Amino acid sequence: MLDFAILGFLRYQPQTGYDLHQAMGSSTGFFWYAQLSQVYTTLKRLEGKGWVTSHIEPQQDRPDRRVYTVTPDGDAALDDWLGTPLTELEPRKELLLLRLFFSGRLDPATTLASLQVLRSLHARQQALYAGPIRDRLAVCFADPDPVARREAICWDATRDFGERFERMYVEWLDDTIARLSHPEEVSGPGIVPGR
Amino acid sequence: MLDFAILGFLRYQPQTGYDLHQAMGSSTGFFWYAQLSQVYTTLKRLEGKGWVTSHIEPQQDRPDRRVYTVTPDGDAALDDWLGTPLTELEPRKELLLLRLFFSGRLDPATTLASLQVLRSLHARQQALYAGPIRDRLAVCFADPDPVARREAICWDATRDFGERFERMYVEWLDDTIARLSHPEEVSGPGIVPGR
DNA sequence: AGCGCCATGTAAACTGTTACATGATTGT
DNA sequence: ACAATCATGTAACAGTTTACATGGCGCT
Repeated sequence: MLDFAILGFLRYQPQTGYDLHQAMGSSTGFFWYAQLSQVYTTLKRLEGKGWVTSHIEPQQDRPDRRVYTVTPDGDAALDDWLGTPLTELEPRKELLLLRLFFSGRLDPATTLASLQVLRSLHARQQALYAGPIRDRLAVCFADPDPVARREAICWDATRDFGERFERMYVEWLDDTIARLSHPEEVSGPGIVPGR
Repeated sequence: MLDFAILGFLRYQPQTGYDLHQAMGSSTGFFWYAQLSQVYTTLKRLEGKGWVTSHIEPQQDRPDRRVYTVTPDGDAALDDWLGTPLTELEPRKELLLLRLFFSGRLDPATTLASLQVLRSLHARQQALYAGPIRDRLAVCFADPDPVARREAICWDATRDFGERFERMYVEWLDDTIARLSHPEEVSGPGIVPGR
């Protein structure tokens, strides 16, 4: 999948592995991150497949840059991938849920402390999505070109997902912390009125 | 991480690889799934580490069962893992967001069709969490033992997360579909009143 | 003097998926 | 007759992380 992330970024403009890693770090990195080393090995693999080509740009006082460009084949491959709809839910991996699932026999104070830490992390992330990241994207909507506008909608939709996800996460943490703090109270799902 | 999922399940009772895979399929599978083949190879690795032991239970008319049991070392390793708090947000991989991010130049009808399909998938999943899965867990709250009750809270918290996540997902899809359906309207994040 | 940025990669280890291989029993 | 369930695993591959290795420039 990193293949397509890289193709997508290279379609905006030819770039080096380093550039790509930087670009990801401030955009798709929130939902698709890769180590720098993986970017380099993936670029080499993509070049082998004929989806990208590279050339060296010499520099003084800095290491030379190897700049990658998408080939027509790579372009077609990306369009093909984007055009194929997802027809199944992809499996998720949520480390915290795995821990929590097996934490019932632990001292509740241990679990609660862990959840409190996470709460602050997610709250901070939510604020990032709702504040600076949102502001940075807002300017993209100024472009009158309809394609640029649609692009802005897509970008902001991914940000919006992040914001909602983190808000949901914090609310869930608050409620879970409350449930674990008062285990003597009836807090099962079967007793909630209206069901 | 699968290591700890397996240890967790084996702590409830000694089981075979096949049993573990079944157990995961109806509980942790929603946030930590593994192929059957991976369960077998992981069990072998855990036995090498000395965290589990196995013995054969002969059966007539069925293949013999290799039943695994947690060793004291494995028990300690699981407690250790559960006791170490998470101090960073783990990176997420959200395939749909990656596609959507690069879908701005596509025909909007293609993107919309893809999102519509996903909407029905997530709505169905949400109904599962809110209905049958919730009901199945509700009985666990009947146990008067405080430890069993805390365990039930932890299990149900993971289900609750699933329910909220899917609800959030569907709401986000609805709003994103609406934004992409009317691209001529001003739908940027910078124009919403109150900000 | 030391840290961070720019810029390249390789190698080893680990994790996870897909395909292959076997075979009896039970239900439609 | 065919598919699903029970039950075991191996082998090849793909994807990802972590550690290693290099080196000049600019800032504090």
